[in-house]
Amino acid sequence: MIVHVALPIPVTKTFSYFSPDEWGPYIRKYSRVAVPFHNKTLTGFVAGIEEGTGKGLKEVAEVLDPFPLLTSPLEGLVEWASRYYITPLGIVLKYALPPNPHIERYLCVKANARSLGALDGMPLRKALRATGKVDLLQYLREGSATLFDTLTGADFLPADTIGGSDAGGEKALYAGAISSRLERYLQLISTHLEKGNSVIMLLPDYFSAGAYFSRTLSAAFRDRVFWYGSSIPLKKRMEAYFKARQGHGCLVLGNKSAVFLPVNRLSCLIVERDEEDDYRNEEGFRFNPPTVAMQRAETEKAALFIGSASPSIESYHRAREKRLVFIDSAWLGERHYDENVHEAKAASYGLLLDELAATAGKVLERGESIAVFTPRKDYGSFIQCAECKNPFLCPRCESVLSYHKETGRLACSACAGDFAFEERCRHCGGNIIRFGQIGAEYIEEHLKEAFPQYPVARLSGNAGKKRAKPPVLPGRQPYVLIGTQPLSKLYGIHVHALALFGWEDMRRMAGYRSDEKMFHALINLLDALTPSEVFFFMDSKRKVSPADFLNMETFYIDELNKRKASDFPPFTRVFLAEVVKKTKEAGLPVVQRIKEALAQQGLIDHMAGPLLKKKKAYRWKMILKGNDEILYQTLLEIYDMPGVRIEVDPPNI
DNA sequence: AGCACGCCGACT
DNA sequence: GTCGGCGTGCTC
Repeated sequence: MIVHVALPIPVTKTFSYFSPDEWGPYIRKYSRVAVPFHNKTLTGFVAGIEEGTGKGLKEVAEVLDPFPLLTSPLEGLVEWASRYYITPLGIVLKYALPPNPHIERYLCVKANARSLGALDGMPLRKALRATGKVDLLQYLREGSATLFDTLTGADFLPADTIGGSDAGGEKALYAGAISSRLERYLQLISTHLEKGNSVIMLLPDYFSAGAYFSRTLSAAFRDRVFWYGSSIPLKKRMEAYFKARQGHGCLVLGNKSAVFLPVNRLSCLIVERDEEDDYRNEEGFRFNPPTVAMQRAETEKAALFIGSASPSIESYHRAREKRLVFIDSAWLGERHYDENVHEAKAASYGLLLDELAATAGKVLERGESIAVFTPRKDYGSFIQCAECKNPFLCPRCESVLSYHKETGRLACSACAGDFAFEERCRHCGGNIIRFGQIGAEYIEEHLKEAFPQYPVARLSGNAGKKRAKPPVLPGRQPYVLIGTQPLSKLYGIHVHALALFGWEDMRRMAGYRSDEKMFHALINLLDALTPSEVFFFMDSKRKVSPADFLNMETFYIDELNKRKASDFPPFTRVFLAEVVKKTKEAGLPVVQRIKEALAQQGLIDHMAGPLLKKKKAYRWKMILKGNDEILYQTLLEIYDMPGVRIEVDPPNI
């Protein structure tokens, strides 16, 4: 027989192999098989079966699983994800299973028939060798032998016996403050666990908000709670895998791969802060876990509960379309705080910083603490020669460089370049250098100098490094806390005053979603830090009215109207096709081929984007919009072109 | 993704 | 004159 195998490589087509007929009964949809490829062996997944001798085809090296690992609702989810994210099925399937060190290593045989007594307790791999593959698989099929895992000791159930809960369930969106959110989660989780059903809860990270919820929920539900994700040791992860797969009445916490976890009697998915960008994978299979969770609730007929102080535009849109039940706590309107706006010209950020220091001084003298939010984490960016006004640009890619005081070096955020800093202008040789924009490091230094008698801490941004280490805060003494985005995840601390320094600058940083990002940053800060006073320090040229962001209802509706008018998500889908080639001559034909592929389907109007020259390579970016079948087919074609990458639902365009 | 084949710069 | 650099393309 011939099997078509989906391999975990970035190629959309499947590869065909010949398989001996005796393996026939064990080759089923999405069974894992080892196949020769190039000159090594890869693990792929059976995507199709066909009769025939397969002349000239290589042979399947091994069938790896006695029965397919994927539960049938997960099959549907994986197929959906592969299509939605224009990612080969093999890559998605590989991601959906626990990582390399193979599942079968943790499995042992349990003999149910007396004749098989010799196999009882034997590791699966050893038993396979002792009995021969075909015979052992046959025993497992007929039930005279079963498997159990060595980590929990529980029976390893075939995928088709891992059942749903039949709970059905409502899909709800809750816009509420952290304390009421937590209350709802506790309530919801206990109703599901009491019935012996299980819950998956997605949290935006592992170290910050994730740790907060993990602690709180573990206190309430004890050993029924566990984290599933790449940030824990492999053995613990495998233990969580088996517990979720074979157990019941458990709460699985995770932030990415947990949405693909097989969970026995799954009856509810909870998503905390669905708007967070840090849910996204940086490498490999790029997807948005909250989006997949919504789909999973659909395919598995489970309840869905999204909770956030400032839900994503997409979720709000779904609620308006009645695809989610909207539970509005009106929490923001009930909050009381005083607002204060300070402004100054951008050229004199120094003045603004002095005003910030004066404000902080007053707060501290009253014996109260202040948190300072700023969107930039570095010391100073947009470095400029004071004489010729030329900015310091990256020698590799011409992007704007920023300066890091701690290392004394220049960093390029666009290409991750790192260069020595010379106090001399490349253009005119001038040695008076000005920092045009101010980041968290700079503010920290300035406030430390201003307030030597008070503790000044900084919450480092987590770009690059995974861990944003929480600052050590004094108990009673007033303090200053400076931070970027992770500041909005510091639940459980309270500051009297919140200052936003250069918050309006986010508007220039995130393309069509910039207002949305400003909104989420502000609202989540108010939610986490519960300030009584809020101060805005803004550039007078770019200042915005905080009031536009402080009424949730009007913010969402205005934003949705804008998105609709300019044809952006959630009203259409956006894809970014990026062509990278060494030379212009190599790139242009590829760009042309994409254009032709689009034109053939009448899609030419969907693309835009000029050529972007880089020092090391030439790069073209095209934005494609649309929702239909034709676009999908064309995207698949584009995906397989060499040197082309497709980003799905790009967050920053 | 990896790996092999192919065309242009610094070396015993 | 080669060795080896990476850029391009293929893998059943």
